[in-house]
Amino acid sequence: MGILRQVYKNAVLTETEFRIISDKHTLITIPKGQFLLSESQYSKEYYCIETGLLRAYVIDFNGHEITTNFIGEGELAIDVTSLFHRLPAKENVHALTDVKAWKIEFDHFQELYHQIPNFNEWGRAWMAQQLVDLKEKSTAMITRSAKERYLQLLEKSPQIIKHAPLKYIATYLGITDTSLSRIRKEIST
Amino acid sequence: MGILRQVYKNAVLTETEFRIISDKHTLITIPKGQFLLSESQYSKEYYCIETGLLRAYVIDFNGHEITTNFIGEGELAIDVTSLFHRLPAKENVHALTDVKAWKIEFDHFQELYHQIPNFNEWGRAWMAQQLVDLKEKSTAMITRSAKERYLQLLEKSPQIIKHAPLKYIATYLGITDTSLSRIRKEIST
DNA sequence: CGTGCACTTGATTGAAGTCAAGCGCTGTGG
DNA sequence: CCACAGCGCTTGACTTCAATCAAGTGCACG
Repeated sequence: MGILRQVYKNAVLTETEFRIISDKHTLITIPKGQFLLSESQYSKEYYCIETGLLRAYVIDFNGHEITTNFIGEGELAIDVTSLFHRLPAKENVHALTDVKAWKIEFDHFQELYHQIPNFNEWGRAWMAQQLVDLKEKSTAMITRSAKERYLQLLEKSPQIIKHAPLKYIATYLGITDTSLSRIRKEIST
Repeated sequence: MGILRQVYKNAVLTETEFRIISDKHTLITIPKGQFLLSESQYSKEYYCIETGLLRAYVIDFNGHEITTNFIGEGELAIDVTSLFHRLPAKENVHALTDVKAWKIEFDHFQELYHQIPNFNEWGRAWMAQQLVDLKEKSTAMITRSAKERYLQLLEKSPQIIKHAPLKYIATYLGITDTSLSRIRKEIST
C-alpha cells in the first residue's frame, strides 16, 4: 500500500486514479529461493516490491550466471522485453530473501496505460530512467576500477551488499568472487 | 521518406496516420563535424537518420571522451533523458560524416503520441528495444574479451568500423586506441 | 559427523593499460 | 613549393589489475 504510493510517486495522478491503479495490484509473498520468472517463459505480470530483495541474472555462453540486476524495496521486478514484446524471457529472477510484493497483470496494466494518460507518462518516464541507470552502469564499467565500482554500490545500495551473497555481487560488478573477496579485504584495513 | 517508413515500420499505422506522422518531420542536412546536441543543452527534438553516421559520447570524470553510441541509417539520434525528463543533456552528439536526417520537434511528437495509440505503442516498443540492446552490450562487456567485442561489432555494424576513427571505436568497446590497434594487427594475420 | 556451500588466501598467468617514440598523411603558411 | 605542425594510427617496453588454479577455513544443515 505505502509502497505503491512510492512506486507511482512520480505519476501525476488524482486520488481516484491512484485508487483505480492500486486496486489492480494484489499482495503476494514469495519465499526465499523461489523464482518469479525463468528463462524462456513468457512474462505476464510485473511486481512492485514491498519488502525483500530479488536478483535477475542471465546465463552467458559458457554457462556462467551473470547478475544483471538486484531489485529491492520500491523497485519493479519486470522483464521489459518479455512483457512488452511478448517474447520468451532471457532473464531469470529469483528471491534472495522472503519477499512481499504487489503483483499486477499485464492486461490490467495495458488497460490502465491507455485509460489514464498520466499513467502512460509515468510508464515512459520509468523506462527512460531505466535507460539512464543502465547507461551509467555501462560507463562506470569502462571508466571505474572494480574497487571503485564496489564502493559506489556499497554507498548507493548498502542493502544489496548486506543481503546478497558475494558471488552474486561479483558478477554484477563484472569481476570474479575471488577478486571481490580481495577488494573487501583491502577496504577493511 | 523511405527511411521514415523503415524507422516506423514496427508501428501498426494506417496510411493516413503514417502521413500525419511523417508530415511533422522535416529533412535537414548536417555537415561533418557539426554537433546535434551538446552537454548541458536542452534537447527539444530528435532525428531519424537518412544517410551518414553520428557519434554520441560523454566526458568521464578525468576528462576523457567515452563513445556511448554510434547512430547510423534508419536509427534515431535522441537523448532520451533530456527530451523526456526536460533535463540538460549529459551526452554530446556530432556528425562523423555529412548527414541527412528527418527532424521532429518534441512538441509535435508529444501530440502524435497522445493522438495515435499505435504510435504510442511504437514509442514504448522502441524504448524497450533500446533497453535490450544496452543490456546486451553490458553483458558482452563482462563476458567477452576486447577482441571478441570488436569482431562482434565488425560483423553487426561494418559501416561503423569503416567510417569511424579508431579512437572513437576504442572507447565504445571500452579499450584504449593502442589496444584496438593491436587487435586489428592480430586479426589481419 | 560429514558433505556442501560461502568465502578467503596464495601463487602464477595473462589481458589490457601506460608511456613513449615513430611513421605517413594532409593541410597551411612562409 | 617546401617545411613543418597536427592528426590518425602503429609499435615497443614495461606495468598493473584482475583472472585462473588450487588449497584451505568456517559454518550450516541433514
